[in-house]
Amino acid sequence: MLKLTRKLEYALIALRHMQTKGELLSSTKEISDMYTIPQELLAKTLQQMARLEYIDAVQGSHGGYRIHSTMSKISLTKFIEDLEGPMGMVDCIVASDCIQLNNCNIRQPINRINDNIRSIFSSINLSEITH
Amino acid sequence: MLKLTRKLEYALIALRHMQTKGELLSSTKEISDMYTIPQELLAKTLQQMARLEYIDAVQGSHGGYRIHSTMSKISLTKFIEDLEGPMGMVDCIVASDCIQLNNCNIRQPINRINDNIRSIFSSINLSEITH
DNA sequence: ATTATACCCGACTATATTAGTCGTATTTAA
DNA sequence: TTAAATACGACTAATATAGTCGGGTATAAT
Repeated sequence: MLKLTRKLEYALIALRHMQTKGELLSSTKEISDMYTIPQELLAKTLQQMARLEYIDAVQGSHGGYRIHSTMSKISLTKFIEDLEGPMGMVDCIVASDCIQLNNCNIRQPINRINDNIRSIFSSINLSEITH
Repeated sequence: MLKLTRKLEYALIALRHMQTKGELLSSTKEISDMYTIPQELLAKTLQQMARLEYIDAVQGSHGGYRIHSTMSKISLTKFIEDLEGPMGMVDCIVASDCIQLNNCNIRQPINRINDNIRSIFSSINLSEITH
């Protein structure tokens, strides 16, 4: 309940690490060794972030990743949904094929809470976490 | 990510249902039929809530459950943690045997967010959801 | 050219969590 | 005595998360 996935954790750790290094490149291995993260798993997440242009990839020997300049403007909501897909406290917010939509009695109140949370996450900037 | 478990959903639906019935008893079957919830699963959740004194149980034929008078004063945080155990955005908040506590670089910022969320959930009263 | 080190990508397996089921016992009104 | 209800623990099934593997491409250094 309310827990970040490992993937998001690893992504945040990596982003923060890269942030501190400015223009310098960081390799997957460097980060996975430093924070004891399974290398292949981190690799996939970094690749995904490169596709999303949160970070820039430099290929080849001596390659690696560095933070993309515009990354810091991104909200936590966008970050989470970019990496993990849509979030919502109940399925009907996301999928809407719930069998009891008709007589569901908690939809409205849950929606209100969900909006609250989203607005908090949206007001938090990724750079507040990665510095 | 950020999704209520079915158990919590069912619990909220049931609480709201009972709330509308005042002193009248509701049986597990009545609720599970009405909202298409697996009866045995709902039963376990209602039993748990009875142990927690969120609701009162009346045994025997014509028995059932009714909302306990003090229930509405409970915060959403307490409700969730009573039913599902401690919540925290990362394990180290809850368990603290993380192998990388030393050089973890996101602990502080995540903790801040976690506190934010908790304070929202704590400010929401269960009765706001169940009416 | 060849090698070493890096990113890239999809398919696969393992693990943990959540969801749901079953069997049996107890309580109580009719 | 029966029927309808709660009580409870053990079990299984389904899903989501975490992690692994095998192959590919790019590039700097030798």
